[in-house]
Amino acid sequence: MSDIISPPKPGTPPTREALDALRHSCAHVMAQVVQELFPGTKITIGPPIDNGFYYDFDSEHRFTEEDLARIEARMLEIAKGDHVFNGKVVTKDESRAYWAARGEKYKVEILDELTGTVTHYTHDTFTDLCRGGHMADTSSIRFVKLLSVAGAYWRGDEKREMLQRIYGTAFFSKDELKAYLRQLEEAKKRDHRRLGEDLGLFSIHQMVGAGLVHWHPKGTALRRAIEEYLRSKLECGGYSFVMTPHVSSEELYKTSGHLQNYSDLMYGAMDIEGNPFRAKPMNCPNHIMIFKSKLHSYRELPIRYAEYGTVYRFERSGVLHGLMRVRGFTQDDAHIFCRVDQIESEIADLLALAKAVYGDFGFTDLTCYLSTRPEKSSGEAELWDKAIVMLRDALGGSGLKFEVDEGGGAFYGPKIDLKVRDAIGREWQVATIQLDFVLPRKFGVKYRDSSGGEEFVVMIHRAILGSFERFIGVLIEHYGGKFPLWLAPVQVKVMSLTDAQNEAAEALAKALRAAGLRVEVDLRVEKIGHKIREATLEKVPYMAVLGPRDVEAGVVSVRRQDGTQVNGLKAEDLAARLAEEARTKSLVPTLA
RNA sequence: GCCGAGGUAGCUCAACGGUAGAGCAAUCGCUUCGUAAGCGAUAGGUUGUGGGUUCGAAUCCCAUCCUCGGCUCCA
Repeated sequence: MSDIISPPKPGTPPTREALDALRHSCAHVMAQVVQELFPGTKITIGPPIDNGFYYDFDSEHRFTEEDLARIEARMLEIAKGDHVFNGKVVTKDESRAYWAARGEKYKVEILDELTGTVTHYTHDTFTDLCRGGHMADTSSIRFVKLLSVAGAYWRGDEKREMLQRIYGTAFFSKDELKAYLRQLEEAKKRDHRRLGEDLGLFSIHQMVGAGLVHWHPKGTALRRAIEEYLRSKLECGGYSFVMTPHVSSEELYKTSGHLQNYSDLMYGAMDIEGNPFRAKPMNCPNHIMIFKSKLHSYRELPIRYAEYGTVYRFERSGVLHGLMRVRGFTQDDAHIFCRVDQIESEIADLLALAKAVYGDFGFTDLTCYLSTRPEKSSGEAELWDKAIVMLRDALGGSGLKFEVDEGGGAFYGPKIDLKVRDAIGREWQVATIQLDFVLPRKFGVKYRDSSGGEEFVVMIHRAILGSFERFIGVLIEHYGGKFPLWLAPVQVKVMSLTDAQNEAAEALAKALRAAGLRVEVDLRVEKIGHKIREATLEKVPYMAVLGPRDVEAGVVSVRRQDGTQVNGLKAEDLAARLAEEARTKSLVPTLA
């Protein structure tokens, strides 16, 4: 068969195609083992995925972690037989007869949706209905690790059978497998839920409710550093900040259509003097109220309203995840009210702004996804086409790499989503830029054009960070809790060697605070090694140590988080240099 | 919401039908010390919550809340 993939030559990195073929082959062998060890198990599908593969099974047996080790061991044993993967073209009827005879109802169901002939792939004792993409034989299957068991719906449909999915990964070399498992370990160490607690950033309480975040002093310091930074960026970019209520009458959401289309995600109604009110699930209708409070000329557009808007959405309990997916969150939201002819330049500005903002946080690898008109859409086709051309042009001019998701847009307009790649190579969806032709019509949001007539505005919904919650979650994992100076909740920890230095320590702290730095002082009667250990675990970027020799010489000894040392600095110099490092948002320590 | 695994001191965990323990943290005392853990003592728990089984429940059963791995969804 032509779709047999060769393993990479030694010393060359494997192609995507080769990895997929290896992992897909692993999925077949895993299915073979599972049916061998757990008779009666029905097979469904088992594709390769980004970092491995899975296979979904329908089985009476509940797979456990211990089963995984057994299955893995047996897989390797079978693979050693160097069994060839044989592809064979069969007719649909032959195939159906084959699977029906074995009671494989899922395979029969898949067949119903295929046309023409199909292929069966056989290795050793196992045959699967499969379009191919395998290694020549099982000899490449040597470095495999089964990772977890999870539930998954057949066809991803929650109304269908719940299957058991076994995830695994495989590589062509031991080193690559080890490197991947190390990366998983590293990701675990960076888990923002763990670090958030260890570093005292935030907490979530059963008594308050799932998905509702409490920001502690240190988390608040971090968040405020980001808020302040973005506020000044946006004000320079021509945005005006607004603030809107956290609850609104249902009337508002009837008009916007949220109540009809979005009510599953909204908190229930509160009765206020006989009228139903809702916690706000998004800020746009409120911004529209502000826009509509007076008549606007075409000359005034674009008008850009920004709000750090806190919204509440009733996410299903199973999807909540630390800061990444919560029920109450604050978006760095904005709505741009503009004319059709302004779309392209607004989008271009937005992309440039996003690029600059992400650069300041140390994210340089960005990918955009342009989503175009879906089947069910609202608004004139001509307007859609025009807008998509403008989005494409803006993306083309931005220098950002982008992919197109045909038909992936919202019903009310096309959109651009932005993903960033973090320090250990994971992608996160953050920014979103959505054009909206519909809401302006629902609310009658118009401007007076040059000929004195009325024209609907185009709204651009956009968030650059997404939400402070998710973005800070991403940041924690990106930096592994070791924030650059400008973001660190505590930037300098001043510590005295003995209480003879306490006064000098307080004076130093005062000087540093006067320079705008966030400072803590440790005057405890503890050995300096103990204080340093604690400050290191707290991931404080700079420790300023004062002992008798320092005080006598009128200087301070500075230790950086990584253990390197700068001695003999004058207090004023230290304050000025750290303030400068924070001001320039340096991602690396500059004190040397 | 669904499938699976969990919830024991502030944290990490032990005890798995028979008196709830340890380390770290906390508090108190001693220690005044030069770059990742000084010493001792004390205190700390209706075992997530509510029911049930049992002579006896952290342990078994039911319900419920929350957490974790996923599905689906999403900022």
